[in-house]
Amino acid sequence: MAVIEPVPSESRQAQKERTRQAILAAALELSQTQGFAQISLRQVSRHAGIVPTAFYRHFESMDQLGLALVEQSFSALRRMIRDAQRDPQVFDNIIDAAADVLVEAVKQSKAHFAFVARERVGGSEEVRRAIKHELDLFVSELAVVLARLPNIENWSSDDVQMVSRLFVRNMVSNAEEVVEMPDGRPDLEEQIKEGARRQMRLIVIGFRDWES
Amino acid sequence: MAVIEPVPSESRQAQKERTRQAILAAALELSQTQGFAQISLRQVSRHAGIVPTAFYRHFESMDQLGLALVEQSFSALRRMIRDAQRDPQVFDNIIDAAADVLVEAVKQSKAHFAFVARERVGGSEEVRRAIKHELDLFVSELAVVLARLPNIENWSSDDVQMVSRLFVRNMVSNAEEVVEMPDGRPDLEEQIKEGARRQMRLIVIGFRDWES
DNA sequence: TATTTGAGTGTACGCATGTTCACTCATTTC
DNA sequence: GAAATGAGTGAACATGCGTACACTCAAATA
Repeated sequence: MAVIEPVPSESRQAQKERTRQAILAAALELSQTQGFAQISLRQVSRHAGIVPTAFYRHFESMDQLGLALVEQSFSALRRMIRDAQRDPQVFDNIIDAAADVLVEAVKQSKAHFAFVARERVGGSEEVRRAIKHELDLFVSELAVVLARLPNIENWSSDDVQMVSRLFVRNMVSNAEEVVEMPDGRPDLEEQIKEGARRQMRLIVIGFRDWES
Repeated sequence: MAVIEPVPSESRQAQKERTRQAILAAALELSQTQGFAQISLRQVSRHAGIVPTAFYRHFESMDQLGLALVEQSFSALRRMIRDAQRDPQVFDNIIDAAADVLVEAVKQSKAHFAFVARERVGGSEEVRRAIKHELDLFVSELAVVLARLPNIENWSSDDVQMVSRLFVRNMVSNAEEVVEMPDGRPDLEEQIKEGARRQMRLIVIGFRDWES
């Protein structure tokens, strides 16, 4: 229950943004235990340290809050893929790099990934559609990155798109696993990473042999 | 809103079972639009044509109802795999057979698959655990079937288990797709089937090359 | 046939919810 | 410095919820 104390030196706009972030954080935290669809506007407000009516100054409804969380989550995902592209390791070993980046990113933004993994299938119609859209977008973005890689650069764009889809599907599955991972078991992390690596190798090998 | 009229000739036990099934059916139907976790005991009762307090004659709580639905769903899945084993086509072409069976089964018990797909990640702690357990069981059962197949019979049991896990993961993903499939688009069905086939081939080819 | 059983009823309760409205009072604008 | 703005307040409301309790009345049992 983070109460937002007014900081005198802060501008009105900045204060508003702080409250907005407090609401988003409260909703994200509460949705970890019960799922976003079953938490109430009043619960979120209470947790954010505001009165229910003040909620409306920031979001029209819980559904709008959900959409904002989707946006926030995917911007974290995009940051991850942008960072990964800078890493020179990517060029000679996409698979190991991807597994590392995935597990690291999920660990860092665990709550956001958990939110997406859950609401992707369990959320309201609107939130579900938004997540599907973002994931489709992400598949295309990843395909662009993959197409630039050696070994892959001469594949047909249809095949690259399909590999990308399989990679993302795999990412979602593995994110689910990391999210469900109990806290005191870092050994499982390596196991999941190894599993992710094997699966990606499977996809790449299978596709290469497909072509020939 | 199916009202259950008492049928004179029916035994008391049979009547009770009818009501129980009506409750299960009502919950299943309602959970399609909103997700099981966010429907209420009163909604289910209303839909089943009974008064809320009568609900307790059949289930202790909504959570118990959820577990009963999990059980019902997986018995449908088991029927599917049993039928598939009888089909002689399985021996010379597992992949095409599996794709056919999957799409057919999901279409037949669409509501049950949708329930499992959603509640697997979106449901209450208890329901989620039950589904995970059933899915793990199913992976082992499928592994037994796969191990008997030609080409596979000399693989290590670890590898068979892993292939089985990937097949089931794939099954869940494709079930999600069939479930989300709009009603008036039978062309998408063939597309999903073709995708499932390619993915399974990928897994098998990848694994075979892995071994050598 | 008389008694017991138990599936389904109807009322009543306390509680949490989403949304409304008139309000305060610090910050921004003029 | 006076007026306007708008983020946050607090009381009030109608509604739907889970559950308790005393009940009916046909089927099962004796």
